[in-house]
Amino acid sequence: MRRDSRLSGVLHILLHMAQQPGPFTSETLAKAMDTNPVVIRRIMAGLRELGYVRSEKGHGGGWTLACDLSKVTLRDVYTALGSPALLAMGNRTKAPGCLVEQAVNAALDQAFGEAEALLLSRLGKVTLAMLAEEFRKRLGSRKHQGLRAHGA
Amino acid sequence: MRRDSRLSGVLHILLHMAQQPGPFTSETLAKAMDTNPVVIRRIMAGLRELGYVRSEKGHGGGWTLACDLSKVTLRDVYTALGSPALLAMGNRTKAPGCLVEQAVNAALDQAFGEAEALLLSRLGKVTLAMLAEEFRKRLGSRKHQGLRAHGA
DNA sequence: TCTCATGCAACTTTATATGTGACATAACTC
DNA sequence: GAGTTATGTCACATATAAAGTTGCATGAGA
Repeated sequence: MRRDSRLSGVLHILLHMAQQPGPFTSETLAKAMDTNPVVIRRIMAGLRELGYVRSEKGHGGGWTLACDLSKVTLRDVYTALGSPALLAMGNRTKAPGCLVEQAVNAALDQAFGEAEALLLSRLGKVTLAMLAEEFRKRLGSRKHQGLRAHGA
Repeated sequence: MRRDSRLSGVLHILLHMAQQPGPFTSETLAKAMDTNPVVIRRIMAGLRELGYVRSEKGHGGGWTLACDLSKVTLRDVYTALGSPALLAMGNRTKAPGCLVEQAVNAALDQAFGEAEALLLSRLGKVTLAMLAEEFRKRLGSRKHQGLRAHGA
């Protein structure tokens, strides 16, 4: 199954933005992510609606962080993306007349539900500020390199 | 994201097989699942390799249960399917040089890993026998109908 | 007015689960 | 042995969704 990497991608963007103030164009961000500017705009749209970022047109425009990083959790970001499916597996049918299928669905739903709940709970406990801090720690332990976040 | 329903499907098949002894042809099972015989053979192949079911060709052939239902867990069945991805989301890149990405991946992997572990653990605690029992309970509480598993 | 940037819609590409057809093989019946 | 019935398997078609791409409208600043 192909895996959705939008959450991973948007977090990457946000953390990069947290490293320096200025507005970032979609093209700049796209290059850092090795993707297309339109893809950036797409995954940022949800964040803008929830007020986590702002976007401005024209000269000197681009994307700007507009939230307190310590108040936004990974779960918030996930929600901003439209709460896409978390699990790669699901039931064959939703409301089957078949009793066997009902029994199977009930068992799977139980397990699936618990896993989803745990995942959301974990995502809800990690803030963007914590991720930024984690990044700085990693940066500190890399003596041999400058301030560039990218590259070997 | 399209959701993988093979686990749901194969469990459905196994429970149906548990209701009566005889060998079942792929075509019979396919009709109960509203799908194609080849699909049945495909998802049953892994189970056969692990010895959970047997298949025989020719007259009177078909699929037969070959395991103790109380000894096979949903996790075993999942493994027999080839352990497909559990989560719909994943990291953008595996071993990034970018430190930001590393920090993001570490945080997500932590949350994803815990959710996967919980899910596998839950699946490992449910046996096919438990599902069959659950089915019988549901059947019992449906006074108005005969022994047919399917239908309203 | 020109340039730069986002906003957005439509299309292409890609990956994967699923569905289908064709044919070889094996086992049973006659 | 011939015919029938089943699986085994390959190859290809279809459906869906993420991801990438193109084009153009819109708005902001120089």
